[in-house]
Amino acid sequence: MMVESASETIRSAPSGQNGVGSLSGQADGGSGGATGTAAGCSGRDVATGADSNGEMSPAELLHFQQQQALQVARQFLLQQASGLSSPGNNDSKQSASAVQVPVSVAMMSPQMLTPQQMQQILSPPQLQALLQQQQALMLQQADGTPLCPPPRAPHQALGNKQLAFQQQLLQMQQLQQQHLLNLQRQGLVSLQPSQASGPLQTLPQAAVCPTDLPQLWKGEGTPGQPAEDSVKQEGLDLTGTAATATSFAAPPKVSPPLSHHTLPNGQPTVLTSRRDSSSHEETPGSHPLYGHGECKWPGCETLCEDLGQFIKHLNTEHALDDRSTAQCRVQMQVVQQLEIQLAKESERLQAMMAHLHMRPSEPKPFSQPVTVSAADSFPDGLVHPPTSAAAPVTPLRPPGLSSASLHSGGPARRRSSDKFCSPISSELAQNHEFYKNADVRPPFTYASLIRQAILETPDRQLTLNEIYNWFTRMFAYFRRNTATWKNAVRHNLSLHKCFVRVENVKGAVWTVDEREYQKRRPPKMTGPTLVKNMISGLSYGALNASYQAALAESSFPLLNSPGVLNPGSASSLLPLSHDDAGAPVEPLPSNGSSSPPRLSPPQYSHQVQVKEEPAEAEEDRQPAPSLGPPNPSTMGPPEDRDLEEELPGEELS
DNA sequence: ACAGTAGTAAACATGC
DNA sequence: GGCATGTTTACTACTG
Repeated sequence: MMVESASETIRSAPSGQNGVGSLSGQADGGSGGATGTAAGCSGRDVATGADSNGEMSPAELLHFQQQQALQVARQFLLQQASGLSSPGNNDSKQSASAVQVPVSVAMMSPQMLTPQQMQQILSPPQLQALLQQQQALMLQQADGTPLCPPPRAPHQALGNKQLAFQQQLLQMQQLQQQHLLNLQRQGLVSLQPSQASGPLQTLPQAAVCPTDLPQLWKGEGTPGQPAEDSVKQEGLDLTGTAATATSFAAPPKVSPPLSHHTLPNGQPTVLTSRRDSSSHEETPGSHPLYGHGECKWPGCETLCEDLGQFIKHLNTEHALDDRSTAQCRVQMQVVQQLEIQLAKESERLQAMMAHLHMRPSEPKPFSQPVTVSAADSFPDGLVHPPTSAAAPVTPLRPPGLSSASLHSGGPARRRSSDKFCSPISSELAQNHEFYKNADVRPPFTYASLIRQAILETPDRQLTLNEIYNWFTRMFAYFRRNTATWKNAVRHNLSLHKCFVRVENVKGAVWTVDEREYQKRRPPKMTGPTLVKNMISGLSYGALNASYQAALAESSFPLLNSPGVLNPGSASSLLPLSHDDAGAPVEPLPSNGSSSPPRLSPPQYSHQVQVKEEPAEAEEDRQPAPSLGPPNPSTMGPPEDRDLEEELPGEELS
């Protein structure tokens, strides 16, 4: 996964041109991550491969799995003991991460769990889950192995740092995803299955594929399987463990799922505001451990027609017995371990950022939602909802910043992830400070950036020079290599029909033809694909924030929020949003006529004349401002401009 | 393999 | 002539 990402990075290394070119090339870490998803998921086949052997009886199969899992566990522990955990990490600087594995081992062994005990206590799937996690940690660590440096000598050192930094972030991401998943499974985070399974499974997973975990537990179901006596040896001090393991998430509320399954709605209120309010419609008829008609107890997935049946099932199959408590304990250990790991990684990341001069000292450099800075850059002064609502778990990373965008070099083309990720406006709003100060290339296309720049102005028009200034003002990255990106800006302005040059009194200004801009978006991406891409494009930070917000808002506001459909509400929420980063977000099933008549903000702004191609303007740029003061009512059919943009009137008073 | 999109570089034109 | 601004072409890379 990470390795793939790295190779991707290397592969796409610059063909190089003048110093500038040196920056291009290390791009698209995001896509690499996506690639890694599949690879990451494939791991489970190792243990479940026996399933394919149809000649086994269930009993044999179970036994086989058990043996296999145990074997793997032993092997793994041996590896741990022999320091095999960091084969490629002779480097001393890896010591930090080398520590991690033992720590993770603590989850099993130091907690007095010998392999034998593990086997006794845990069902094979549980073992596998643990192993999987261990392997994930190992992989993460392995990912930290030095990668081939970027080919460019001048940036070599920095490139390495950036790579490492990116990896660090990805690690965090993975950890958090695992953590979230575990919490979810534990009932701490009571996501609706539809929300959890859908989006999560498409997340770029490096080490552990979340959707695999349930499957790992699955099959274990066999409630009749006796809990081993050894469990008792553990003392099963659930309360004690719970206190530590769940310290991060509303400890008192964890207990219901752990001890009392009888609560029809023992739903923890852990994850804050937006989620609770909107996504959790699982009113009376829901249970954290019940979803999609099946029991969500780890490894169970017994089908239950209704909640009543589920409760019954819960009480019978998952009563407070040794086995259940052991499972809980394991789960808690997993969570605890992840928390420890997360803390360490956070610390390390902070140190790295400090080293890279990314405003490390500030406690929450990038996580500040839409605050002052956002107001600066977004004259609309509106809150950009999705990502700002929830505080990210980790404050260290720009919430909406994908791994790809963390390359301080590399083409801005973020392609899929760019396009389906958070809207440029919201991401910009959220990460304004980050981009402003960190020499990180914004993960947006030039076109989307230019558009953003233009749309941010009250007049919806900018001179070329003003566009330049916006770039430099908003992005530290664009304070260098000016020749290159300015050329690119000019190139884009000329190239894209969506940018209309307008002769102003003072000279030429550029405006955005929103219609054209929307037009150029490929119409293909719809439905699940879009969702998938959007999700996969989300960094964890974005996920974390957007996840709690966007997801909680019943999946994707982009897709189903009436606010988007309704320009009024949309305007209040998504001032410039959905422009997406560069494009094809066709957030709505653009049925064309669904959207109310909209003005085309950019065009009517002023009594200016379009100098060029009058004939074509009639056709393509129908609302072109060229002919006198544009009349909003004559702007022609709204067509597919169903997205974003506040009501023009709001800004053009 | 292909088409579409995007980034980069560069040549060239125009106006100040 | 130098510079800023635009336009256009060519090439490369990435993605679906």
